[in-house]
Amino acid sequence: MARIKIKEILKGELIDQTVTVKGWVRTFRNNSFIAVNDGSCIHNIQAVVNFETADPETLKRLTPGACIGITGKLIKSLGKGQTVEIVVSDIEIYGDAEADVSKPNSYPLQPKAHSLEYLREIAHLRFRTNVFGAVFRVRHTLAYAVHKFFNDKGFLYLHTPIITSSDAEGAGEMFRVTTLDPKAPPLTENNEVDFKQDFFGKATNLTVSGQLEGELGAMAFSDVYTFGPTFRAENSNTTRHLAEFWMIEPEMAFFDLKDNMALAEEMLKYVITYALENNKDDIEFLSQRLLDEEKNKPQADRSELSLLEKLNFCLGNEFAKITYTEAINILRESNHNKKKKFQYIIDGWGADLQSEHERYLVEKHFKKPVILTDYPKDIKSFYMRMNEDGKTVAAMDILFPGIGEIIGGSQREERLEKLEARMKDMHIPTEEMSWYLDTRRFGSCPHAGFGLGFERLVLFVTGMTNIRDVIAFPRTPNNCEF
RNA sequence: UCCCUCUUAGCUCAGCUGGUUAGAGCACAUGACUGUUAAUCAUGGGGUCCCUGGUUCGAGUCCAGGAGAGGGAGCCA
Repeated sequence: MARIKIKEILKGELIDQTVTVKGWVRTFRNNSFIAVNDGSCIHNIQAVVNFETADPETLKRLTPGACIGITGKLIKSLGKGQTVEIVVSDIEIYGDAEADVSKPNSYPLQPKAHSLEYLREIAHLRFRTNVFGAVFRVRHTLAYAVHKFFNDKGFLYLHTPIITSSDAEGAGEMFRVTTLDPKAPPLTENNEVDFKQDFFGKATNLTVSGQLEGELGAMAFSDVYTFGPTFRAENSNTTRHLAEFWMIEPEMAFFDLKDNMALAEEMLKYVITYALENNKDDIEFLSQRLLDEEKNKPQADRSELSLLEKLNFCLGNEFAKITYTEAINILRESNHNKKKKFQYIIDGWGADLQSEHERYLVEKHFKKPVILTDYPKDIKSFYMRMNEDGKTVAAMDILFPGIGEIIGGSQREERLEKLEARMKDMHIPTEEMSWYLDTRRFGSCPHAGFGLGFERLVLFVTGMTNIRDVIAFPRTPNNCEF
């Protein structure tokens, strides 16, 4: 008999029919009620077995984590708590899971609450929990929605390289890619590692951004995006940084900064809406989980809005849009600053904003997502377009409550002389980047783009607080398990 | 990389100003019960108190160093 997924069965359309489900036991209660989950949705199906007639040896093996197949008639549930249930006529056990914790290799997930830190240590099994099941279904939906959004708008999905030889992107420390013998690498006359003898005949690294290649694509296809893994060898130990993360980077010809901002806002709202529509149960579960968690906190530390309210609020309001200069003025005039409550007091113009300032703007002042634009040129990258004032560049950062910077983008400098001058100022070798400068030499055009940290988006939509909990196998300094 | 906190049973934690036999809930095992909702009830087993060294008559508790984890900062997405 063909197996049917639990998500389908719970629709209740197959009532009075014989069905087969396959999945993993969550709990086995009262020697009668098996809760089975197959990952198709947050909910379990309840299968009722008659313990008086069933084989006692089989019943003993129905422990949490065991993989089973169940065949039986789907009926309206005789109990409360679920609409339908299966009256078991046959059980097949595909794989046992040792329940006795005194034995080695017993199943580490018990029918009880586990800490996220503990589950992180068994990341290979945490998908089998409600929380991570929900998180990764939402992650999947968001990824799909990103592709759908750009495809429907006529963007081309460009696969930018993972291994690159350019180390001038300036986005962060890079991971070296080499096949040279680490103990005895070939050396040059100057006693330096001779990368001419390396696999590619030159020094290579894992990409820190697909943006520069994305710009090449935009100069031919008009609208492109990349969505792939990105690597940063920064020694960052925070709840919002990974050494390996997934980034979405659209690049659009004939877009200025305003167009760029509008697209970013539209995309964020689109994918959040898509997740709310397609993963309603998962997000409701995650929302409830946060409420339960906050019950233990003092009133003052609880969030004003639930996760669902927060998402809907974000969808229902325009993002605040202000320039860096306006932000500095708001911060300088704030009571918070006057009472010297910031660790870094705002005084002059030109310094980068600290996390506490960004949080103040988003969480206290505007109480919604904020797009900050037109930063001082000295704190931003070489490729950002110089504004008329000669002091600021056409950059934009989108700041989200609880997350901070979720998107960084800009209108790019399309004028060859200005770009070369900037690169010279910032000591970026123009010879190596000649392929990039070719876009400005041959049919240059105004264009813009941005980078969205996918995991940060997943954090926001799931209400999780540690980025290690929204990627399957997190890579962080000193950690590359699984 | 810097600052702060934590590390006690399989898991989540309690353990006071150092005091002799280290506790609870859950999980697990056995039995009972049988329409449960992380079932319930009874009984039972289970500990290198992270590691190393020190102070002390005596250290889970105090001190030093180390390891691991968490939170915050910086770098950013």
